[in-house]
Amino acid sequence: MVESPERNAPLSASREDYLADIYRIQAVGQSVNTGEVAQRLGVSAASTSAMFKRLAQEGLVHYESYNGVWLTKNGERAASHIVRRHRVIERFLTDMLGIGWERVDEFANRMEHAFPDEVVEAIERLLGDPDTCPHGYPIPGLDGETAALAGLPAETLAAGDHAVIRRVDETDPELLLHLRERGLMPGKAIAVVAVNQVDGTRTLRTGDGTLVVGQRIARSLFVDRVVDDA
Amino acid sequence: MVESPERNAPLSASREDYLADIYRIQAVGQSVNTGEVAQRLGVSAASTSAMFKRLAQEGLVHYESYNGVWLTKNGERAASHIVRRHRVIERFLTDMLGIGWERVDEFANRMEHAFPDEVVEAIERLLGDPDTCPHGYPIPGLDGETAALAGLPAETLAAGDHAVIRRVDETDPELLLHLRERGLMPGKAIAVVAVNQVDGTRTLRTGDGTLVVGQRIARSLFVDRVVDDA
DNA sequence: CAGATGAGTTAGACAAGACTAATTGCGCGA
DNA sequence: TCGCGCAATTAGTCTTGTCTAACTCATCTG
Repeated sequence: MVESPERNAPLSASREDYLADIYRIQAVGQSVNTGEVAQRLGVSAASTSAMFKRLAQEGLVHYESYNGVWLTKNGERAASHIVRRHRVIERFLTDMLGIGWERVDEFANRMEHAFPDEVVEAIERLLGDPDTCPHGYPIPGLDGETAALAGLPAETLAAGDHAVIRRVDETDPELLLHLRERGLMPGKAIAVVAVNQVDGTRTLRTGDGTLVVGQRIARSLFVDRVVDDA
Repeated sequence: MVESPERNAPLSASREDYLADIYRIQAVGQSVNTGEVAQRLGVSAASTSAMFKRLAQEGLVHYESYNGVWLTKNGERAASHIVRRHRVIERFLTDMLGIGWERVDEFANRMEHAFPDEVVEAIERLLGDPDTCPHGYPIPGLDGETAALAGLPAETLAAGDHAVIRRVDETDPELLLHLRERGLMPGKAIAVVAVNQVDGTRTLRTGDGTLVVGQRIARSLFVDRVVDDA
């Protein structure tokens, strides 16, 4: 396995996209195979395969043909850096510019490759060093350390449970719009009024009122249960 | 001359760089030849020649072989848009993030290709719709209209003249650092105490005190004379 | 345990945009 | 006005990252 010829050479935007994606897949505990990455990045499996080989050559991932990749120490450092940029930029877009959280992922994907570290850090300070992106995912530190993903799917809640939303699935803009309109955002408290065992819908009470959500939404909300000490 | 096949297709980052540069050269009234653009963008003359041909094909510039290019209406619209992004980003970096004005041109060059229009406009509003970049160059409007470049070189000032700095040469970071340290920035008032006819140095009085500047600096400051009605 | 099936990989091509080297054209000075 | 020097263009190559099509491997099923 040959190491990268240039020590700390800047990564191409493409490489950054692949690495960040591998990182995000690993973060939820899935194994990283060609098809998964190809689909998420919207490229062909062939392109993904080719990039896996390049990244392995440069010591950023381990690659076993037909068996997927996983990040090396170097790769993880690089990837956490990129994800950090992405999430800080998302925060910036929502908190300072007032852009809807359903659009900031796409915007950040375009912007993240172009931000000098110094700019990211200045934004971070200005925002008061936020811990998470607007969807509740942790912002990796400068040292590469990242908090564990918070919360379990709201599907796991039973009637009578109380919980706090910690993060939401960030991939689908339409879903995000729905969630925001219903006040289902990180930090919000919810209580499960009832679970319909037939169709899987749940009746929730939030600060704003009562609403019924289907499985799609229940799977997209990640919550911490609150022990009811009343 | 074949028009662009895609109406309003997004421009590549490379095209944007060339167009913006052509725009800036035109703005100071120079003719735009291959060598000039090549040097400013740090690419070979051959690459520039090839790009001129492509831009002409797409109807963004008029191109006469061996005689340079100039922007078409479409090209000017596109270019002003890019320059607009660049200058808004520079303002953002200095005014909101506190980054030194000697570095924001370079940063903005990296960032300008990745900012969605909506983000540029949100930043602009947040900054209170500034008229110029930190170096004093006008920010083109959404309609493509751009104010004329303000000021004449401070070289043209004589002893006893009073003036206000309108803009400064933005190309050399070292020079910009010098200028800032001496308080020579857009909006600042200066008075010419003396002009040394032998070596061309000028003694200036600013709000902060008296200083002597050489020709290099005098050529880099663009000022409006103030008629002394005392 | 032999196919079938589908995911993954290889092969080959292409587009953008850069480079160097070779050539061409313009304009100035003698 | 001839030719010289320099700027500009053309010719040809390289790199990066993509694609489609063809092939290969692993696995699941009958």
